[in-house]
Amino acid sequence: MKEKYYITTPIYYPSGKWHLGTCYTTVVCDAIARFKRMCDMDVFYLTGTDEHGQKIEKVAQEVGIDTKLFVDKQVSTLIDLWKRLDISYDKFIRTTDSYHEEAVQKIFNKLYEKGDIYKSEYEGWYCTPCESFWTKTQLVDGKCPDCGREVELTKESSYFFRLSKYQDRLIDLIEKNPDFLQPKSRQNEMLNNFLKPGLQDLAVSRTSFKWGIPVPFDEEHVIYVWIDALTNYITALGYMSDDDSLFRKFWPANLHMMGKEIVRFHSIIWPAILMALDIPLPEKVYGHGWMLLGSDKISKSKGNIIDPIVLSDRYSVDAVRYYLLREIPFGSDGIYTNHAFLSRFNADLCNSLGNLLSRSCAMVNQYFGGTLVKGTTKTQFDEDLLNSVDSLFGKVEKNIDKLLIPEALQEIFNVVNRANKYIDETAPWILAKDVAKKDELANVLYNLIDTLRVVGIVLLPFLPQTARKILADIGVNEPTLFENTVVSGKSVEGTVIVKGNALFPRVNMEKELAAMEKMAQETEQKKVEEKKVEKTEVVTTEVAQTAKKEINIDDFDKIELKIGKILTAEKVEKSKKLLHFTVDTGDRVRSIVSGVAKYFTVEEMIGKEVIVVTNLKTATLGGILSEGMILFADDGDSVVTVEPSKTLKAGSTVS
RNA sequence: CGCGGGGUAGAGCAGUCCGGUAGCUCGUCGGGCUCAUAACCCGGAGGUCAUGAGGUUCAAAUCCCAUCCCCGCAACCA
Repeated sequence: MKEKYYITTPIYYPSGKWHLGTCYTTVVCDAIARFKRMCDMDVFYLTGTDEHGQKIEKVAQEVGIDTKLFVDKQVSTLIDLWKRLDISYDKFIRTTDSYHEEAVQKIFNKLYEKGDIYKSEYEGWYCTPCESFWTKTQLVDGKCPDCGREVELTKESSYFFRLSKYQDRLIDLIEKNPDFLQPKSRQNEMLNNFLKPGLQDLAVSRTSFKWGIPVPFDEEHVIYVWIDALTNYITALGYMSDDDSLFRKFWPANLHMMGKEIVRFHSIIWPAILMALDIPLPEKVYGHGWMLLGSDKISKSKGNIIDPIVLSDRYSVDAVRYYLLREIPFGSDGIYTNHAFLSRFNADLCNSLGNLLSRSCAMVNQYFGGTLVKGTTKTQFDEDLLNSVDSLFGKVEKNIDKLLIPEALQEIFNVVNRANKYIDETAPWILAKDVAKKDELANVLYNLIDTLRVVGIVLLPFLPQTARKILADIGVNEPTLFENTVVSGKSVEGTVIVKGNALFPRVNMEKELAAMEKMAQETEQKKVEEKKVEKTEVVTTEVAQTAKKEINIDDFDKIELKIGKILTAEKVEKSKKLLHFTVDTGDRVRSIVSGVAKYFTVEEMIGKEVIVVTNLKTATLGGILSEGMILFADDGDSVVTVEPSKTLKAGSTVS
């Protein structure tokens, strides 16, 4: 009986914005899943989408599309993306799938009957126009974060999950099973910030929106994300359905992989739900770092291409997979820059790997007419090379088990580099000049092809297309298992070796960087235009957020805008973002606090003329009274002041 | 004193737990080679291991103490 392996990504929220970060988790899981399959394990790899909730409902309404149609559309682009990236998931779950909805209702019932879910009141701030509840921390200056209007403290009836009941068991879990939550830094984070201070019961239903799974015995309520989304890991296996054979076979999960931002839900709420259901806990929850957008020295933060489709179109899917798998170290963040991407591409994929294949195949063709011959005359360098080939798989396997993905790839490339060195050591072109050395030459070339065979096979889980191309060129059938294939000496004499096209065509760094920057700018331009023109057609939640409701002239007339002259400016102590200004607005000198310390120095602000909202209700920021607001323009990358085109008297009106 | 992570060669990082010649990748410079995708191989230069003529020690990047700086999260972004 095969050993089972169940691995999951989180289910993604279909907001329509998929970029490198979204791909990272999925590609890593894919590599692991493929690897385990080739280790002869029975693998189940799950991914999917979390489609319910207010945000989706609202966006769909605004566009006037049926909510289900809206998510269908979003999901299909995601599935296309996974196809593009060669993601080999075994199942794609959608929380709108009927089997999931039914199972969630049963789970909710079970917890309710057990007494772990109870009805009570949920206190929050309610924004009537938006029909939304907000917690105190979500409020912006005590107002609705969406529309900025007043909110009122309201009680809403809600079902609660007894999270507090499981607090001690959760602390135990994390403290006594250091393997459960990885990397270790997350353990402290969870213990110190959430578990030790005490857990509160969790509101698991809402009445403020309808786009969700109804509470089975109370139609007013829909089940909130916690129980709806997290349970996908078991409902996907048929838990609580007529056929739960997969559940019995694969649960508990061996690995829940996710970004560090949602570790909290998976290491606290999810185990608590499982405890309440009396189901075994997953073996491991792993919160990986993020792929951050770095900044190339020259181009600042601009011009980095983060659209995986664009990158894979231009440089191949495996170039993208390789970068993702190679650049994010265990437990911390990786940085994406065009330069780093191209650097990896050229140095590793083109120069080391591609060129090794190219030169090896070329020599077999040149010296032996393209037929593999196994010589018997060994060289003094054989042993070292073959040792590195024979020990490769073990090293990679060890790293994969510890989730050290970049290190696993490093091991593979170490062998590639060793092989390149072997060519130099044995100098086949010299052997070729001496007829007496023909057998030794055959041996050298055999060892090279044999090394490429093992490298190709071990690369299959990581770079499937590349690995297949390598194997095809050297006439090897793609194996389904590692067993018996990842040791030296298994190449078959007489195999036809082809010298095919370059695996990865080397790029000119400077030209390519310039081209990428240009592409990025064009994409950016397009995005801006799309936002302007297609407000109704292509909708993402992002667009919905930036577009404000229409107002009439009277609304606008309520705002008093004046030209002000900045007299003094200083940083607000204890705050990173706040600057404190005194501004002459004609009528008087005002104290104004703005959150722009990141963008301006104190010196450059003094003496500037700016536009000020002078009839804004005063507020206290960073302990300082702010009597108005200075207008700034923001394009997402930079923030600038808005100034009159020529100097005016302070107090001049703006309308 | 909010929580956490970090400061090691031009860039990105390892080494720190368990003190003992400071290492890897990229870049750079020089050499070699010509099978190969101007690729490959070898070698050099480049580091007061944030600071403190701090403490412990025969010995500190590593352990202890103090300080400074950076980055996340939280709070505040009118």
